[in-house]
Amino acid sequence: MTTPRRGRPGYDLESLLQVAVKLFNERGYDGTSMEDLSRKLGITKSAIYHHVPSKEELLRLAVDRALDGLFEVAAETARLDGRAIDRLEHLVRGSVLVLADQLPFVTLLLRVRGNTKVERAALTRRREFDRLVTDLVKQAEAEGDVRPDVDPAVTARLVFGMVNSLIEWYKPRRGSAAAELADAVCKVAFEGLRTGS
Amino acid sequence: MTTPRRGRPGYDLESLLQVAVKLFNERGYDGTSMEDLSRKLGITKSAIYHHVPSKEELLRLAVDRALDGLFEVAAETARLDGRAIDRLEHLVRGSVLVLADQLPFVTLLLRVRGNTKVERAALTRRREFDRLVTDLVKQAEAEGDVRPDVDPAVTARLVFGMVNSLIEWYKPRRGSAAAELADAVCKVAFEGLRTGS
DNA sequence: CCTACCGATCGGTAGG
DNA sequence: CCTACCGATCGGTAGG
Repeated sequence: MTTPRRGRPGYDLESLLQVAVKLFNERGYDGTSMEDLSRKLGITKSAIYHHVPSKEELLRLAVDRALDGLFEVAAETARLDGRAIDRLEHLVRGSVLVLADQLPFVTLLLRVRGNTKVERAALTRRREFDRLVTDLVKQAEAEGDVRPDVDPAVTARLVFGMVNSLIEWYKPRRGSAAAELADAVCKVAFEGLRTGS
Repeated sequence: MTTPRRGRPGYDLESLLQVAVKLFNERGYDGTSMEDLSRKLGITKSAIYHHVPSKEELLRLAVDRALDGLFEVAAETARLDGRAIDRLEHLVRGSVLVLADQLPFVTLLLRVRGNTKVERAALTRRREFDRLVTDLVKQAEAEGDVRPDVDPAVTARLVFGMVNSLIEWYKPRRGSAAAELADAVCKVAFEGLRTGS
């Protein structure tokens, strides 16, 4: 159901963004020059500036897409009833699915350091997401479903540290259900790797 | 027990490396110019080249230090008797301690992407370490101590994903025993975050 | 009037 | 550890 586009054929912003983000992830954002990107695209550097006003705007578009996906899952989670531990599992599972679905964007997001305005804005939203997770863990602990011998903020960070580490090795492929990966993450995170514990 | 140094006072390689790695972590390796570093050090760019032949050599020294620490723990682990699950716990705990002790070096290591020879050599050693972990998980599963319903390679990656994620938020401070952090990681990784499971 | 793009070049800074 | 530089490349913009 893609609308046939008018005008000169070539890249639109979306297809350009895909290539850019892939390259940023391979060589690092700072390590990728607009010249590198133009070569990869097969167009001139100037042509890139027809689509975006700056290199940083490409970064902004990418990290915002990742964050929008994560916050959508968080909003979905907040609408659920029932015990906090179940909502937490829903959030973990949903985050894995977003990560798998938007892998290049999430990868770029998780490597942002905070040296520019765009990066700092992204980090602020990430912290907001972390707070939602921590609150959920706290609530689940108050309901007696989460181990009380580890600080809730630490627990939250450890679990999402595990989720986020997927970007280091997960390779999406046709037929590989991301849902299975989400299952594995939930098993290890919630029940631990040890048997009979 | 530091030997008083002779010669002109100023930076030696070690103190220069500390500053460089800190800056690399703040701004990214590619995002840090030797000019930036020289300003931070309060010496000229050329003066840096008195200590090291290249920017990349600074990277090499840093990542090698991190890797040496991790492999020392791995060697220690291999010398232990007993069940694989206990050796695995020793390896996880030891890795957290190395991470906490050599935080800036491990941080830099974990951000390496593989675009240069130095980076690829580091990634090769990291993969070697990953193999050791996976083998240990497989053995522990064969001994019936690790859940058999998740692929051992996945389990190994998830657990060390959790360990490695500590670089994103852990702040060493006087009196904060890293051993407590290692305990928390082992609890959540081995027993899960859920109570009574 | 639109979208997509080119060849050429700006002032400034990179690692060495 | 410094001064004085290099070849090359940086992110970004001009008119068409």
